Amino acid sequence: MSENSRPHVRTRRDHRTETAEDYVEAVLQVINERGVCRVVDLAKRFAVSHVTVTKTVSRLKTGGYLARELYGPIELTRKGRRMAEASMERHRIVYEFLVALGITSSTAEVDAEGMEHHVSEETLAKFKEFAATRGCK
Amino acid sequence: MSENSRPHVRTRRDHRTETAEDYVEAVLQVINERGVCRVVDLAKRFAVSHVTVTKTVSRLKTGGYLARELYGPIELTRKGRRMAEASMERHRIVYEFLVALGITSSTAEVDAEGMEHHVSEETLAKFKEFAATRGCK
DNA sequence: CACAAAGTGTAGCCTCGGCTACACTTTGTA
DNA sequence: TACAAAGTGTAGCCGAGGCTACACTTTGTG
Repeated sequence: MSENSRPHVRTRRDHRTETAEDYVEAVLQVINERGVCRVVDLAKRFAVSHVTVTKTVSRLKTGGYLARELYGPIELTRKGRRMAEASMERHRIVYEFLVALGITSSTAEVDAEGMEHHVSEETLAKFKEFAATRGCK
Repeated sequence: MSENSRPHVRTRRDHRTETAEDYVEAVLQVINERGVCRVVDLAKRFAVSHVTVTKTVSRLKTGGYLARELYGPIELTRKGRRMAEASMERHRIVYEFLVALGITSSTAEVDAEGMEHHVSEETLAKFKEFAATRGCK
C-alpha cells in the first residue's frame, strides 16, 4: 500500500479508471441530452469506431458500471451513476478553475478533459475554493 | 487536423507521448544524479520490471529518443534530450504552480506527475505567471 | 410490406505496457 | 582467477484499447 503513494504507481492506477469515468460521464450526458444513449453516440463523442465502444461497454458492464442488453440502449447502474456524477463534478470544478484563472473556455474544456483524472482531492478542494473566490482572496 | 482539437482525440495523443516524456525525463535525471542511466534505475523509478523497461527503451530507441547498445547504459539522443528538457521544464512549472496555490509539496509532486502531460501551452503560461507573481496580482 | 439505411455484433489483427521464468553477461571480490 | 551477485536479454503470456471487414438486426419510409 505504500506503493500507492509512489507517483508513477498512482498515475498508472489513474489510467485504469480513466476509461470508466469517461464512459459513465459521457453516458450520463448523452442520456440527459437525447433521452437514451446508444453505441453510435459514444463512438462519435470519443471519435472511435463502434467496435471499440462495444468492447469497452461490455467490459464496463462486467465491471458493474453499465447495464445493457443486445441491441439495446446503454444504461447506468447505480454504481455507474454515482461515478458519473462524481466525475462530472470534478470535471466542472477543474473547468471552472481554469476559466477563473483566465484560460479561454475552449482551451479550458480540453485541458479539463485531460487533467480531471489526475487531480488529488487536496488540489481539487483548492481549485474549488479558488474558483469560488474568483481568484484572489 | 480539425480532429486534433477534439478533446478525446487530444487526450489519446497525449497518452501516446506520455511514456516517451516520462522516460527521457527520467533518463536525464538519473544521468544527472548518477552519471549513467541503467535499466535497473528506470525499473526502480517507475516501480516496474526490468523487462518492461527494456522493451520500452528499445521502442524509444526506434523512435529516435534514446541510444543504447547491448548491456550498455541508456543515453539520450539530441531529440531525446530536447524532449527531456522541455518535459522537465513543464513539470517544474506545474509543480511550482501547485505549490504557489497552497498545495502540499508531496501532493504537488504526485499531481504534477499526472497533470504535466495534459496542460496546454496557454494554461502552462498562466501557471508560470501565477507562480511568478506568488498568486494574486 | 419490403427494402434500404442505420445501428450492432463478431472475428481477427495490431500496439502498448504490464508480468514471470529462465538464460546469459558483467562486475566485484574472496 | 574464479565465482557469486547484480544486471540484461528473450520467450511467451495477459488485458486494454485501437482498427477493418463482414454479417446480422432494427428502423424508417416509399
